[in-house]
Amino acid sequence: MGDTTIRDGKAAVRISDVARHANVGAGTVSRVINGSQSVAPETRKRVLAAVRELGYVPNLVARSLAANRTGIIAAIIPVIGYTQHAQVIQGLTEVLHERGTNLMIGASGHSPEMEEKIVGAFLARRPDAFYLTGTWHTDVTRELLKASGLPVIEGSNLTETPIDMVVGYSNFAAGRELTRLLALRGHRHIAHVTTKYEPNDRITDRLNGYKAACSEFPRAQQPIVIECENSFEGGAEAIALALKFDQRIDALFCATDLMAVGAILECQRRGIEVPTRLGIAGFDDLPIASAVVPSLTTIHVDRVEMGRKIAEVLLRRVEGESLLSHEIDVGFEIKERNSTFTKGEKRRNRSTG
Amino acid sequence: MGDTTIRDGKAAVRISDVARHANVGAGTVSRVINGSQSVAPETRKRVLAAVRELGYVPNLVARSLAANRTGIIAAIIPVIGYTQHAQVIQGLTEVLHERGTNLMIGASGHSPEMEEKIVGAFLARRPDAFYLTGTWHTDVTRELLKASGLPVIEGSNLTETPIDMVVGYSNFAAGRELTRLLALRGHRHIAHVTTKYEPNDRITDRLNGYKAACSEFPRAQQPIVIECENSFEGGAEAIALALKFDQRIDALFCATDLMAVGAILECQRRGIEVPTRLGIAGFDDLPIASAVVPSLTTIHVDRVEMGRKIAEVLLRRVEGESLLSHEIDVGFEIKERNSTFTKGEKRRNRSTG
DNA sequence: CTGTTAGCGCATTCAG
DNA sequence: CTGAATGCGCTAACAG
Repeated sequence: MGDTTIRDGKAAVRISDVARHANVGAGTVSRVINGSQSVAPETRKRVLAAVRELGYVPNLVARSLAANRTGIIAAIIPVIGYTQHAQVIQGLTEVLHERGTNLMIGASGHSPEMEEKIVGAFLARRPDAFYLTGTWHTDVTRELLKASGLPVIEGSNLTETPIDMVVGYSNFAAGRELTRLLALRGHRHIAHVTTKYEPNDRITDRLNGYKAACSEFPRAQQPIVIECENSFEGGAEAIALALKFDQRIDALFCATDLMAVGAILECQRRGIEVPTRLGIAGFDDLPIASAVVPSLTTIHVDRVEMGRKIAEVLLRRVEGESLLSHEIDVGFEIKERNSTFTKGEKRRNRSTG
Repeated sequence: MGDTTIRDGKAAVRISDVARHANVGAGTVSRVINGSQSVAPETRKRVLAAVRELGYVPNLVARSLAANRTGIIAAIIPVIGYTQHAQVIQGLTEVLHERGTNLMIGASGHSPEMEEKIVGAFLARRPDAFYLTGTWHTDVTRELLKASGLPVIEGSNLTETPIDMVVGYSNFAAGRELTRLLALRGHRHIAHVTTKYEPNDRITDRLNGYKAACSEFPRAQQPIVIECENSFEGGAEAIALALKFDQRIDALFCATDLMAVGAILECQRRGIEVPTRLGIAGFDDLPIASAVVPSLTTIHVDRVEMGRKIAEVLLRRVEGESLLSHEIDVGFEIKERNSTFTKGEKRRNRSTG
């Protein structure tokens, strides 16, 4: 039989079936499917009817091959289970789906080498564009992507030297501003809690922002950097390390909300008053940040919106529009809440060790 | 020129280029690429060398069309930003990537109608298998999927009537067991906090499990059901509603950790002692569940592992293995922690009013 | 073991 | 405006 089969025996109706049924050529069917204008209203109606009657669904694999364009966008994030990155993907899918484009996703596990492998594997599937998290990639990754000529967006940070485009915000500026704010509100010995187990540009830039702020204080503070695991447990550990290191520390700026919330909860267990004895700030504005007691001062970025914007730009590029700018800064916002001294509040004498 | 182009001018090397370079036929190159055994070691070496020299990367779109198999698996979850579902996807991608298969993902936003649309769109891309969240789908979705003949796994719950297969655990049993445990430990007036804004089978089964347990108590308790938004804020609201409804309520079984943690934090704000005045239990075992003070009694399921298992089964089915069972129960585990009365603890008189 | 041939289902010429 | 022809890059079947 001439019947094509899907997998194991289900007959799939092809464009030629529709054409025969509507008494037109395959090309004509293709034209109405793809909304080409040059087709008589009468013919269009006949074709559409045939499509409906036969339940025709275009085979996008075949279309992809013929049109040299898949309608698939590839995205690589560190871990799918992390809220921040998942939110970007959520925004991406929302607009992609509206536009008939689909998303292929991979998780690099914070490893540039793994990312490189995934990029290679994805390229073989000929996506129309790429989204990568962050700005740190292997040379091979950069080469592969540049050679492909595809639109590429690196997200969640900014950089002077993007592969193609970058859409994000300055983690450096955010780290610096938040540190400045803590100082302005009266915190005097501010330590930074970072993580080395998931090395990436965002974390590093936040650290550098903190250091930059330290160096500009009237009586320049020596940066105090504590390294922990990026988790609630890590944040709890940071409390122990900080107090052991220097009793004068009166604020912790944690590079992630995960650690910051862990720190707040540890203070609760230990009976350490936040923010009076110890101020705590985070980064990401996870849902738990505003729910925890006391609520957490942190950096907010609308990541779903960022994902939507990334999709918009990527789609426009795929449509052939030339890029206007290599960088889109979506900005960040400091959410000043109760875990740090806030406006009008005075710094009380803390009880000495 | 005969050169094929990727997008805009980048020459892509094809299988025929490799064939010519290695002095063999295209078919032979295809055989070595796909690991067919019937090829002389010497020829294989020549082909591999040519592949390397030319930097050949197979075009998987073309392969998909010719082989009638894409190496793509489609997954649909309610919201990508929710940790529980994202974890399943994480497990899925991990094993898929090892096996050269990729993942296409969509978010239904808890809407069966949206899910139906996505299923339709995905089918046009000819994935080799489907993963769906939960067991509630529109009739059209079920029809489409059955007609496709593709392996389909519904996850995160169990059902008697799967489209094809189901891999998950019994939300009903988990809800019932947890309620039983609360009663066993001395909680007497247990209310259930559910959510109606994201109607789904998992939430409903948890509620039914709760009701089932209530009806078996010595002096059968009338179920008390509180409806809130599925969020930290919703959990906080549940506290207010519960206390207003009946002061005798001494335990809240929340259908999600999100609400349970929100409830615990609200108790902290109101100075309500947990678990002595009010026991609180959740469901999902989010990372925050073990970090919050007091730590949350909840239901744990290893979702990353579940995702891996789903991938394994799906791949095996795609390889042609026939399915042995329509159901895989991955089980659940009660994590009894400090937010409820625990073993050996006695119920104290609670302060009235 | 290996070269050749014939599609996979569609978009896109190119004539008419 | 429309039908027929051509090929996207690859796999699979079939001879050799």
